[in-house]
Amino acid sequence: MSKCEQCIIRQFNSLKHLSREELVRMSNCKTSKTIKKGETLFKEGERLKGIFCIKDGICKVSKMSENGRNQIISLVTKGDLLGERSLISDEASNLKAVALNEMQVCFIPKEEILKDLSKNPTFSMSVLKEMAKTLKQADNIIVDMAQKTVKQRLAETLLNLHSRFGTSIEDTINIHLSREDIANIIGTATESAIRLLSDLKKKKIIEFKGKDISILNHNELDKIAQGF
Amino acid sequence: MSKCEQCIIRQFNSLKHLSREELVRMSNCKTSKTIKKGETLFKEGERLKGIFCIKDGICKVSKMSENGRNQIISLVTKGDLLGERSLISDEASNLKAVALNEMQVCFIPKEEILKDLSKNPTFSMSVLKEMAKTLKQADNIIVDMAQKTVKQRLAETLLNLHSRFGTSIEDTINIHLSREDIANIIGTATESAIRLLSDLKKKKIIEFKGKDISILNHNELDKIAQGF
DNA sequence: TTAAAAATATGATATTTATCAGCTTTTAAA
DNA sequence: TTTAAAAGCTGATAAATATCATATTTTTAA
Repeated sequence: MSKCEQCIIRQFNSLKHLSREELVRMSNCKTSKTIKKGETLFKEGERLKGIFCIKDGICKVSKMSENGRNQIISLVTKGDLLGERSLISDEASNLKAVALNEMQVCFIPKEEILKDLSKNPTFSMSVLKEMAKTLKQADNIIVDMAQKTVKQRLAETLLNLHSRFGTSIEDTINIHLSREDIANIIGTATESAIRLLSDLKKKKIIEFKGKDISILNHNELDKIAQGF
Repeated sequence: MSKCEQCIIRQFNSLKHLSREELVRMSNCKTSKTIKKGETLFKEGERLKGIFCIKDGICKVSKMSENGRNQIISLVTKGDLLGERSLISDEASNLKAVALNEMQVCFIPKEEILKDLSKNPTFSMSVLKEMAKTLKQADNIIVDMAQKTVKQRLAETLLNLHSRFGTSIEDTINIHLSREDIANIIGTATESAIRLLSDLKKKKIIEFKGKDISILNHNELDKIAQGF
C-alpha cells in the first residue's frame, strides 16, 4: 500500500500541512479503495467514519429535494478531500456521493483527522480556509439559482466545466455527464436542459456528440451566462 | 464600555470557548457600536478589519447577482458572529450587511481573532463546527432554490421566520421585512411575492397588516412548502 | 447478436413566473 | 400639516419552464 508521506496528492489539499510524523501515522490507519463508475461512496443520512482523499476520478455530490428531485451540489475530483464536514459537525451526512468514473481514493479514519485538527493549528486553519472558500462558492450558487434563468445557468455551468475539466484539444470538456446530470447541476428538467443544449448547438456556440461536449464560442457563451 | 468577560452574548457563539485571559485581551481591543436601521455594516468588496459580535438587532446579509438583483443569503441576529469568513479567507467580503433595525454590535479586530484561532484549538474547532453548520444550511438553500417553486419557497420562508422570530402571542412573526426583502430572500420578483402573500391571506393561511405577519394555519403552510 | 432498457430528442401544451402599467396606501421629509 | 417619495397592490400580458407524449438512438445485458 502506498505511503502518505510519499503521496503527491496531498499537496493539493489541507493534508499538505501535516508533519512527516503525522503522515506516517495516517499511512498506518488509512485504507486505499477503488470505486467503480456508478458506485456510491456514501449516502444521505449515512454516518461517515472518516474522510476520503481523492487520488483519481470524479464523483458527483448531491442531495434529494423534498420534491423528489436530485440536486448536484458539487463535483469532487483528484486532490479534493470529501466528507470533512460531516466529520466536523459529527452528524450524519446530508449529501450523497456517486462516482462518475472509476475512482482511486484513500479513506482516513475520523479519529485520526480529529486528532490532527486539534493538535496542528496550521492544519485546522487550512481546513477553515477551505471551508470559507466552499461557503463563498455556495453563496454564488445560491444567487445564481435564485436570480438567473436556466439558460444563463447552463451557459455558466458549461464554462465552469470547461475551466475545471477542459482540454486544450478542440476545447473539449473532459467529463462525461448525462443530460440528466447536467439538468441536476443547473436545477431544471432534463428535457429543458436537452432543449437548451440543442439550441446552443444550432447556434454553433457549442458542439457535442453524445456526452462529448466542446465549446466553439466562449465569448458568446459568456454573454449568455451574463444575461445577454 | 462593557467587558467581554461579563457579556452573556458570547454564550451563544464560538467566543464562549475563549479563556478568561483571552476575553480580557479582547475587551481591551474591541469597540462597541450602535448601528441604525438601514445603515450598512459592510459592503461587497470591502476588506473587513475584524468581526462583528451581534449583541442586539437584526441585519440582512446579501449579494448582488450579475443580473443586478439583490439576493438575501441570511439574516444575522443577536448572538451571531458576522464576518469570520472574510477574516479566515483573508479576502474582501463577497457579501453586504445592512441593519434591519437598530443594532448593538461589538467589533473585534482581525489580529485578535486570528491569534485566538491559532492558539486555542477548542475555539477553532468551534468555529469549524459553525462553518460546517452554515455549509449544511447553504446546501439546503441551494436545493430549495433549484428545485422548489416560488410558492413553496415563500411558505418555507414564512415557517423559518416564524421559528426564528416567532412570538407565542397570536403566532406573529417578530421581524419587519419589506415585501421586497421577502422577495429577495425567496429569489423572486417583488410583485410575485406580494401576489402569493395575498393568496395565502385570502385562503386564511396567514394574516397580515403591513409588515406584521402572523401564521394562522401552520399545517397548511407546511403542506404548501412540501409541494401539496 | 439481439432484445430490452435507458438515454436522448422533439413537439404540444399547461403552468409558473416576470414584466409593465397604473393605482392606492403608507412613510418620510420639507 | 402637507406633499413628495416609497412601498404595496392588482390586472394584463409576455416569457420562461415544466410536463406529458412519443419517437429515435444508444447502451446494456441476456
